[in-house]
Amino acid sequence: MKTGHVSNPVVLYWHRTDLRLHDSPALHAALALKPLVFIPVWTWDPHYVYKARVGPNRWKFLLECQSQLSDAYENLNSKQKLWVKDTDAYAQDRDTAVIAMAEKAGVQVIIRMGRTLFDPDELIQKNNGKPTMSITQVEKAAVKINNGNPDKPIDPPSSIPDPWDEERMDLSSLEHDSIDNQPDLNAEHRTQKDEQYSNIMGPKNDFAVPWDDIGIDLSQAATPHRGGEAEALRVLGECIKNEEYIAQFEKPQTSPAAFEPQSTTLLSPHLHFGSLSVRKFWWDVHAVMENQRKAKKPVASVPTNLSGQLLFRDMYFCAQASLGHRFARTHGNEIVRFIDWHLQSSPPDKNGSVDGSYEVDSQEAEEWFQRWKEGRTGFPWIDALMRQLRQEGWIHHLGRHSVACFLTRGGCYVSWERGAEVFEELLIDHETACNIGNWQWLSCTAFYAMFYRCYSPISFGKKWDPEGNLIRRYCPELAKFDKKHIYEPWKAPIADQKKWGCRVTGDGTSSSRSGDTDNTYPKPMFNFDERRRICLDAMKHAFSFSLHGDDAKVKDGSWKKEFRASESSRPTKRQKT
DNA sequence: GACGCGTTGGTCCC
DNA sequence: GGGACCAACGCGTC
Repeated sequence: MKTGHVSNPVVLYWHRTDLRLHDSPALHAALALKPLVFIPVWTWDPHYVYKARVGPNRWKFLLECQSQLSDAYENLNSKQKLWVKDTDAYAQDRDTAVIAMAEKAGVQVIIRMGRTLFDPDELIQKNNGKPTMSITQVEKAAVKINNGNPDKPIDPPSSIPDPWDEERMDLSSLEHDSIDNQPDLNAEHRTQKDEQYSNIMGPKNDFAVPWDDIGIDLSQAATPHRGGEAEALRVLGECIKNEEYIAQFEKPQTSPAAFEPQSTTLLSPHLHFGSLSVRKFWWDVHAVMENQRKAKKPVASVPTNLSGQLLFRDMYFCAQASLGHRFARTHGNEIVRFIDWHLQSSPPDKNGSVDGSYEVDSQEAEEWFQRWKEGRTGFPWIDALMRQLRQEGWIHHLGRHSVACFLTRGGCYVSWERGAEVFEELLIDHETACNIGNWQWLSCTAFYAMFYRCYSPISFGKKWDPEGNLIRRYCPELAKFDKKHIYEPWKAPIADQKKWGCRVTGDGTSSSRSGDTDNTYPKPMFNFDERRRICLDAMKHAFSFSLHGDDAKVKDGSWKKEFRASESSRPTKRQKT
């Protein structure tokens, strides 16, 4: 197409982490340039397109648009480009490449940060160039930025020019070819289903959200959670109305077993997809806390309160921004403690690339991992949570703690890297920084070290849900078990198992059932008390080496010899039960 | 170097 | 339901 008559076209590259009209610094800056042509382009990432196609109904705002960037610069003749900054490791690579491409084409790149409370790179700088490893460090660094206050959210624009508005633009004089000509940025991804963004879809819907191509049929949705800016603002508004809930919110006091309604705000997916601004969330909460404080009512403090939860998110983003790709793996990662987990990721090759494979050093651990992943460990609390995760894409934070501890240091002794991969695929609120960071936390490889605090798959659930309602919901085969046996169904007498219509047998695979009509629930895959002792002992042993992911002994594999030599000399605590 | 504390443990006992 | 104890890491502060 030719753009000879267009004096100031602006291309706004808008990706999934900034998909809102309110508090969108990049959109705001784009409009301030007063473009004659305003071209929002949904960028796409193979990573997220992959997620969109494999999950149990992915989130509404997974957008895909083919943006052939170098061609676009040449053809659109744009001299100004806006970019929404993203510090995820793969996004750092992408942004570096795109910015270089733009500069080569003589295009001015304007970058705005909109994803976190504070710019992760600025947090690193204020934290003496280091990744933030504790909430105290985040708070101190934030005070140096703006006395601890993030930027105020920006109001949504009152109007947005239509992209390629033919009437307003008089495109007849533009002598442009049809926008369908090459490079066609959106050809395969056009639909009119998204009403929320109808004002920026363009008169011919050339810039619409590509629902059909994403492969999402909302009528078939397994998850009860819904996306979109309107929904995000509605939910936030509802939460904010309950001032006591907001002001007294303490994460450790919210139940991981609650569903319909859940005990937390459910706003995390909106933060991930950019349909809610984290700064609006923070300032709205802040206002409520101030009100309550003035009214002399109790107000929870950082880090357990809501603001604290958002600060943890910034902590992980900062740590990730600092380490790049190293953050998400053990090898070469200086912040993670090295532990001799089963099923560790294969080390990078000579070029530093990883192929995503892992070493199956133990068939037993591999089977435990598969059973955990599929929700058939034989521990109903764990299985209910894993099935809720698979069906709905969301579980409560403490539920995540429970299943993560069970897979790693408190049960299977499987590498946190395996668990993080499963969460990445299944969570609708997955953010690499938070997911990886929390797995490191729970497995006691970074951020946290008190490995002797171990979650029991029986006691912890019982504390929150003595009736076992979460289990009855997500493991319906156990629905008729009495509360005495619901967390340990294998202890129920056979007569009762028959009476309650479910036998505890096999490993949860269909082949393990004796007949098609049998209703069964698997036997526990190991003795938990025994495994807890073995894991605790192994953690103590691993900690005694003080190895980290970037240690030479980790790189060359010589840790194995040392661990084994020391292993043979230490007393075993294995105990028969 | 000592000491207290750390977003969210479990168990036992009162 | 509340407190002591379990077994005991790393960080921040004094």
